[in-house]
Amino acid sequence: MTVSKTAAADPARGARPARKEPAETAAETTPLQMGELSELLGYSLKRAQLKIFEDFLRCVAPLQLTPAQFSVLLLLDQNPGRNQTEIANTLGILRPNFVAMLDGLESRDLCVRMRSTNDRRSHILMLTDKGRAVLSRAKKLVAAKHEARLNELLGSANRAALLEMLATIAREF
Amino acid sequence: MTVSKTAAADPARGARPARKEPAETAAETTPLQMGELSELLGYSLKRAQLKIFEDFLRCVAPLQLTPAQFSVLLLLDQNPGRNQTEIANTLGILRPNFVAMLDGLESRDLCVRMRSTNDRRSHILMLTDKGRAVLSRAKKLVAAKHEARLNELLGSANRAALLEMLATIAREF
DNA sequence: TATTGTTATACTCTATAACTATA
DNA sequence: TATAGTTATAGAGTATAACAATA
Repeated sequence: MTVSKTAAADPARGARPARKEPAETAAETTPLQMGELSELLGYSLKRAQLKIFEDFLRCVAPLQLTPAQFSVLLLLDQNPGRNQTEIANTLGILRPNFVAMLDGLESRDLCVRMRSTNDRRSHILMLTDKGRAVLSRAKKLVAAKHEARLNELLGSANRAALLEMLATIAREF
Repeated sequence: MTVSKTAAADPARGARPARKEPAETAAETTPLQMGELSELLGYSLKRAQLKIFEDFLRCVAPLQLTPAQFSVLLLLDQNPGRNQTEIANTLGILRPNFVAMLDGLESRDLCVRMRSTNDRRSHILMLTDKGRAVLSRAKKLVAAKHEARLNELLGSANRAALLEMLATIAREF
């Protein structure tokens, strides 16, 4: 278990006198044993999530969208005419925290709040034309760069299996 | 796609006059369409991660350990004699942020910092007897409650496959 | 009285610069 | 000069209470 790329297994060793990579200038330490951490699902889950979000941000950087913002645009596109509470609840965002988020999107002209005529307390949310255009471009970037890279790493079938298991945990755990 | 438990498909409908669950007192709204959000791995990954961490906290609540604290104790147990920088780097914790975390563990007498005799700048970290005892109890709780519940939901083989894919992403993505 | 959007606020995480003591 | 631990600080993300407008 815990396969380990030990220093001794590195073929580049001994060829050059002092390899000096930026991260190992002085220490030359043996890598730590992950031990039972390797078996803890939550640990790998968290580390994987950070990697995925980092890559998402890189891939969609030209459009300046965070994963959370992208999820809001996607949801607004699929569910026109819903109010803030409905959108926020669906995404697991608390209503107070959704206000600043919407302010950001609205100030960039990606969506608009409109007072509902039925219930004047509610703000109906809609994508603007620009919002739809940005979303469309974002989807293409995500598919072509982000998800494609995942498929490359895991294979299409494994990626689908992974998604299904994660959705199951998110839904039923 | 996007299977949908629509209101019309709910067999409980029409039987009782006004079902009034706490979450749907007034709205009686159709559930939103998740749409392409269901296909976005990062989204399910994040939601799953939150669920897993919540459950971890519940399961190990008697010992008052967060996932991050548990990971530190595990790593200290497997790697005695390492310093703060080494432990923090391995866990992806920034050194400045690791200080307060260690303060917490040390004030609870779960680990100790000792000045290294070789390099008096370094703090060697070690579990205390109490730290080992708490870690041992925590491992039992995690195995018996947390991981067991995951196995129940996914099945042992699927759980292993999930772990491997997440580790792959964490390592190589 | 209850709900929607909002403000204020607080607490946790995370990230960076800079200090000190050692090397 | 560089490194280990530390401090200070700032920014996200998340959580709760309470208010005004409306129902």
